[in-house]
Amino acid sequence: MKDDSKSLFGELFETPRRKVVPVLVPMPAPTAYSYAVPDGLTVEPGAIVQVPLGPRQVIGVVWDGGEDTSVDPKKLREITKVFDCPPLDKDMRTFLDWVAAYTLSPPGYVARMALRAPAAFDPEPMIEGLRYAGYEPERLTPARQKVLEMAADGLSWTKSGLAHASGVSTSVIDGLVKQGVFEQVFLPPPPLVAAPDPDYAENRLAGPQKEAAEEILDSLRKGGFTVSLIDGVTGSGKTEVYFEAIAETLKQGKQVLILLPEIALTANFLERFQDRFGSKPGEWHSDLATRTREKVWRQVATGEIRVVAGARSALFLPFENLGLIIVDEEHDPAFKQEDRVFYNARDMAVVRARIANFPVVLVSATPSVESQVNCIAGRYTRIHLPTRFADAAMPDLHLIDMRRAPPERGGFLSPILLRSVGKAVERGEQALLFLNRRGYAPLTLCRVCGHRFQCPQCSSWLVEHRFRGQIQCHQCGYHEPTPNSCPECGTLDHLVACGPGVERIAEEVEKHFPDARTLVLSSDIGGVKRLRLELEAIANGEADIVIGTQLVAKGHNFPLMTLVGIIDADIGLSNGDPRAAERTFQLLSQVTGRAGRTGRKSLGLLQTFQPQHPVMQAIVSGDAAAFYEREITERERAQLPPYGRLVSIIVSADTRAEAEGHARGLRQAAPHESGIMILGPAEAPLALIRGRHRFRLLVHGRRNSDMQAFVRSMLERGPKERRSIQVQVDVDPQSFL
DNA sequence: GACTTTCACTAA
DNA sequence: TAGTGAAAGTCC
Repeated sequence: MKDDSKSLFGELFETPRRKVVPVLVPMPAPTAYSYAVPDGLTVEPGAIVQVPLGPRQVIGVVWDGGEDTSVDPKKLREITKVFDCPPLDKDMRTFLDWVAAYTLSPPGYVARMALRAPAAFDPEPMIEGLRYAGYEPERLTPARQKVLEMAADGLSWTKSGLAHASGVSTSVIDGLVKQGVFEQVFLPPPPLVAAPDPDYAENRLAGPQKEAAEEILDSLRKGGFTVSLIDGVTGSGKTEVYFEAIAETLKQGKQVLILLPEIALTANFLERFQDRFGSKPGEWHSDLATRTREKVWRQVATGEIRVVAGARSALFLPFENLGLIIVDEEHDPAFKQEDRVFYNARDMAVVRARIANFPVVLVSATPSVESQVNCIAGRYTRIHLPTRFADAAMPDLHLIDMRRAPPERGGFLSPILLRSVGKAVERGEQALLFLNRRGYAPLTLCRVCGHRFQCPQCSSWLVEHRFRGQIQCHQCGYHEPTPNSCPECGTLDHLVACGPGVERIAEEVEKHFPDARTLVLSSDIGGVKRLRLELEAIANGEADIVIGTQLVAKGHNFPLMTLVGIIDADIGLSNGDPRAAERTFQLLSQVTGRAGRTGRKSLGLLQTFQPQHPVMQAIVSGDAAAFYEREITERERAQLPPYGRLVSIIVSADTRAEAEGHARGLRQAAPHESGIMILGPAEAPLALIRGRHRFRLLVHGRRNSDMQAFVRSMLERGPKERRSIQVQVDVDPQSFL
């Protein structure tokens, strides 16, 4: 509107009103920052831009909302660049805002998780190509003849591709280009993966698998948001069932995301996918090469990649048209990020689906208690697969009461277990011994003065690793060469290893079975490549006795394995974690499920000091339902909030006294809350240990709002206190359903 | 006194 | 988060 009374002076000197937009920048500010839009540029919400921030240029996203008038116009700086890249759509922006609010994280951090591909925002450069221009060369040599025949169809070729296909060297082609026989064209970069074909392989589902698939397909065809939990023992055909859901979604022209806990170990999964769909899905995980990561990001955004299999961070990819998320192994703690933005990808997947209105499928042989509760409450639909596919029998499970059948002095293997291992080896079958403890011994002490080796950084025990000749801290990664004298009293050669680790079990096994081929599988020995080779070797029968930690629990098939021995089934039952029983139940179920896929008779033996413990009873009886029911009531009795409404906040502190101070503050700020636990160094997430916070406070609350109020009030205090607080909002399905 | 490490603060 | 400057700690 024109103001006629405005003076000439005013017209000349009043700064013209610039357009101002909010931009989320990658730093912990509570709101978006305002930036001026340079003349001639247009930006819309979701656009990815480069902006000046202090002394540097950063990448940000134009956000929703009007101009923030509280910012001094003199402070405004201009957007430097708008990237030629699909903007984040409205659903994605709503999702990122939701995650930021729910996890009490700065929105800029959350947005940054969606922009983890530095150079992906400019289009991929075109590839130089050649096309037959229709002219004859001056001299037609045999080599030139071959090239012309190959290119006669008028399609575009890359120089090296054409040379290779015609069996000539590239210089022949250079000659032809010089004469103008070929013209230069620019080709779009090739897709990373071929499009999956939903009809590539016919599904051969039958019985309960077929019914389960039909149920999910029904909800897919109806459209809209639903959460299904596919729950069935190892080998019951869960993957085949959700592959049908993927096929249906692809037929609808939408993209699919498959979240997996640890993508690095899933070559096996990618192959199965390829067998069903004719091509591999796009992969997304932290150790992708930068270049590949950028390509995947961009091709997901443009819709070229139809299916992504990825780790938790894949949830923040900017899909063009996402229509289904599968969360495989939904109970797995690897879905939880405990660093910067604390989130559980399984729950945030449900939120993303809710916002964009499409289905989610959670999958697990041993579902989390939260998901069980959500099924009982009717929020999730349970799809149960009761039997093993193709008649593979479950192993026969027994407990070994270690008080009645103790190992010989200095050993850890019960005579009962040793006998069974011997028999399996004699029959030419494989045995798996599982102990969830890396290294040789979890504790080293001096026999003379009683000194215990402790980590100087975080005060947990240092674990001896004999293969490497080191003692290591499993919390923060500190390590030093194994000493041979006590640092306290100086006595030489009187250090003694206490308790077993897999390396020590291997020693014991080799003593009893010197002729058997023994192999130790542990995450600290060799990289992913070596592990893959070893798993293959085991599958080919190149080992008789395998001794392994956690990682043997993850979906690898050992077809020759007919005996599984659990060395210390009680590990983890008493570590202060409110989920200890649940975790142990899940881990032991997964490990014992490794045996018995051959159709042969197989056996599982669990060494325990607590044979009456509900976890042990549930494992041997196979009655998972009873275990969950009991676990839910147990937690309620322990004054933990009803599950499915767990909220936890971590306040970390350097000393126990400091932690107790925070606990007092919390009780005042949120009197409705129930359980507050102070956990020692071993229970704190790695990220906190790295920041040298040695204790953490785990709060289980009933009301998200109270917890949020408390955390906000703490964050408003000084920087020192702010740094001692990390917030982890765990599970609260009521907020997103 | 030169150099390194730690800490608090700021960015539109 | 990443860059900065001031303050505190370390070394010869």
